Amino acid sequence: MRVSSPKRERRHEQLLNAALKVFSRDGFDGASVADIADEAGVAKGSIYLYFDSKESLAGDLVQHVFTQDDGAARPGTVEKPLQHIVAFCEKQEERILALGEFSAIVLHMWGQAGKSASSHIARGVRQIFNESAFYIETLLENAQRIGEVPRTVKPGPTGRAVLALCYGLIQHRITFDKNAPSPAESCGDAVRVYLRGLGART
Amino acid sequence: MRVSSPKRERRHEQLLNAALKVFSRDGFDGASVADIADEAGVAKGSIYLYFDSKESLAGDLVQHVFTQDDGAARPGTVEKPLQHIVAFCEKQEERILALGEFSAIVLHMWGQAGKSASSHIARGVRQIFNESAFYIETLLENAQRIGEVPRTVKPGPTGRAVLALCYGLIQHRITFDKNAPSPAESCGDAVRVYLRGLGART
Amino acid sequence: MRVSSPKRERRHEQLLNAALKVFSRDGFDGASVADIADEAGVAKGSIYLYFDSKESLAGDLVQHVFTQDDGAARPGTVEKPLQHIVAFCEKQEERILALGEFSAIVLHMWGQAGKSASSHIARGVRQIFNESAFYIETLLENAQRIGEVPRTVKPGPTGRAVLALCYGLIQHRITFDKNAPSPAESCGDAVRVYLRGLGART
Amino acid sequence: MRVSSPKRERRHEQLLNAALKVFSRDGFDGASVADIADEAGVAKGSIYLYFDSKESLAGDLVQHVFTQDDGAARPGTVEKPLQHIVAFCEKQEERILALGEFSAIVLHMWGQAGKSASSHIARGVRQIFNESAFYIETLLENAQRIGEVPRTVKPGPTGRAVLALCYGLIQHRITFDKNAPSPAESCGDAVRVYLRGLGART
DNA sequence: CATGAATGAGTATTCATTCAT
DNA sequence: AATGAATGAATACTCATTCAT
Repeated sequence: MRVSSPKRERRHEQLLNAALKVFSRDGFDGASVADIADEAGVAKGSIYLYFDSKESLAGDLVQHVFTQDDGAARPGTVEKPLQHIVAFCEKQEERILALGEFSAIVLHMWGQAGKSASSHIARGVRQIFNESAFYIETLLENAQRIGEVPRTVKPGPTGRAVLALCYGLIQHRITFDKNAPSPAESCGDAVRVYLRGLGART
Repeated sequence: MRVSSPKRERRHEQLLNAALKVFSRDGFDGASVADIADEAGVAKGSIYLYFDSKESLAGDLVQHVFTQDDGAARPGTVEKPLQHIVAFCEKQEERILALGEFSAIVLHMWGQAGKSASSHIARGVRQIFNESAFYIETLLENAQRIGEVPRTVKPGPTGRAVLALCYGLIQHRITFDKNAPSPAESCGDAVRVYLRGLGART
Repeated sequence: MRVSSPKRERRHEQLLNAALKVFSRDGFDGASVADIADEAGVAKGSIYLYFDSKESLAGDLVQHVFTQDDGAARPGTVEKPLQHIVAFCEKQEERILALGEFSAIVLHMWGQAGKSASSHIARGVRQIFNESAFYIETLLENAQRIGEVPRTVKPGPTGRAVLALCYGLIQHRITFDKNAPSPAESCGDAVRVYLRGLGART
Repeated sequence: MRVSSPKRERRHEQLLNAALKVFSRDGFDGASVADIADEAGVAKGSIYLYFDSKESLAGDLVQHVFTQDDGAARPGTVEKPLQHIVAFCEKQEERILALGEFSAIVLHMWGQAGKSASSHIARGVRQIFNESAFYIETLLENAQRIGEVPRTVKPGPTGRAVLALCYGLIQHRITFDKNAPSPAESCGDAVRVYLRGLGART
């Protein structure tokens, strides 16, 4: 379970994709390891050549889903920071909704995060959240430096609030509104409104 | 399972409270019917005198958690509609967080809602959401009527966005921040900021 | 798993008997819980209404096999102590061989005792051994008191040696000689010879 | 799997030593082929280049453990036959206990012998036993010839009884008493006592 | 010879649900 | 109404063995 060859990498990804599909369909507890193996077209036992347990497979999957191509999502942070915040939120929304019928897994994993603080899944979700929050916080500080956001705004909590708002909307869209976004409910718009409400000049 | 006597009602509620405790602790799949029965101090089999299945028990629980005392949360809707929106969101936050260690169940059920659209739990969650969204929508229309909100705002989608924002923040607080609310992350404040961003006069 | 009714007792014993049969046939690791359930004519899950685990079932079985009717095996200890030692050993032999085709389990459990000192089985075997050894030790002390055994003999180690000799022979008979005992290889005779070798007047 | 080169022999022995270690630690069923391969520092699959199956590996191991250097243990059989019996038993004890922490495997295999009469392990154990028993039988006959043992003693059964006594004590020491031998419980002493009890002049 | 990825049968244990008492 | 013994389907994980490289 240590070394990684290209072949191994490919297999690993193949299994993650199968898991994404099955977890999305049935949820974490509803999905069986056998289902995932079937979906991937491998034998049950083979799953355990690549993951320690069902739980750690899900943990890896969280990382996989939230962070792939992540460089692209975090462009320069100095110029036009507010635009970057909006862009980042839109990117998150886009990425998760791009999972199509699999996006339900995001809800599910998010929900798992509150369940047992020590699970692989919870750890993955928290890490993602913290990294994202820190990114927005930094952008808000830059925005204050160039006068785009009032000094009274506290970057830390406000950054987290923006992220919470963003994920709240994504979740909403997944649950009720997957295919018919409305401007008010799209992440970018809502974040823009929120920032304007803070006194930002967008 | 039809007729309801006061005695029966009391038992029913007793079981729901036990379920609330156990589901919050262990999640829906992690909790066993036996655990709930133990918690309630009744025999396993007795659960089935009051509920058709574990799933329908959870469905009832959703209703129970989100709607109890709901009249109180929806005062007059005509005067000061924006204040009522903020108050409603604060009430939701307060109520869910008042569940204390049990608030995790909200996340959990919310996550379940996306799982299988036809489950009892999903139906319960959706119903709550729709009722709430409709309530805010109505308030926004009133606000437009008295000129507190610009005509360009679309009450339906905006109402849903406010609600999504609200639940996003609650979820955030449950997962990361249960005990140390910050103004920016409290529902009321965030909603106020959002409404201001819409051009509302609060 | 606490209370015990007569009905429960009967079931418990029924399951132990089935386990005795299956463990004897297939060994501890070779036997499956399903086999035991089949043998007993109950459902797999029912086993766990009476035992915590396969291991604890085996632990209970050891106690059951070695100690049933044990009062009968330990008559008065004061008069004719050497006769009682021989009788005790013969009783052990008889009891274990009476298991017939099931006696192999004795070997097996004995072997397990050395495996993991902390297992239920090991604990059971050790307890039996210690109780038996203490019983023989006491008899040897009595024998010394009335002059049937020289003072030079040390009751503790010698008692354990007698027991080891006894179990060695039983094991031998089970493995090689189940149906055709020869005087030299029967427990009683061998113990008598050994005691005579110690200088005892039998 | 037929031909044997020196290189092959070395590998074979290396694997047996690894198996000795692992079986002693975990028992036959508790040990996995992978563990043995790890211990030996080879790949799992390589085991099967030297043994047909896990079972046959264990069978070979029995032979290996009980018979190595066996010539040394069977010196002349004509003079002082009783001394040779005692010496043989002491040698067995010494050899098995010399396995140190691995001696548990002896118990284990012995127990396996009763499990399925046709297993490789059982065959190995039986063969060892029979050879040893025959050796002692021969010595007893010699002893009778020179008058050291009464004619009434039957060499066959008595030889087997001596061996059973011997193994019973070894087993006892492994299970309860590994480090603190007492004279009464050491093989040599016990056998001497037993022979004296038979009327032998030692 | 040597490897280690792949297999898939096998197993202990859990748990929602039923039903005789 | 209430019980809790009984059920049996479901499932995560293990491991001896094979075989392409």
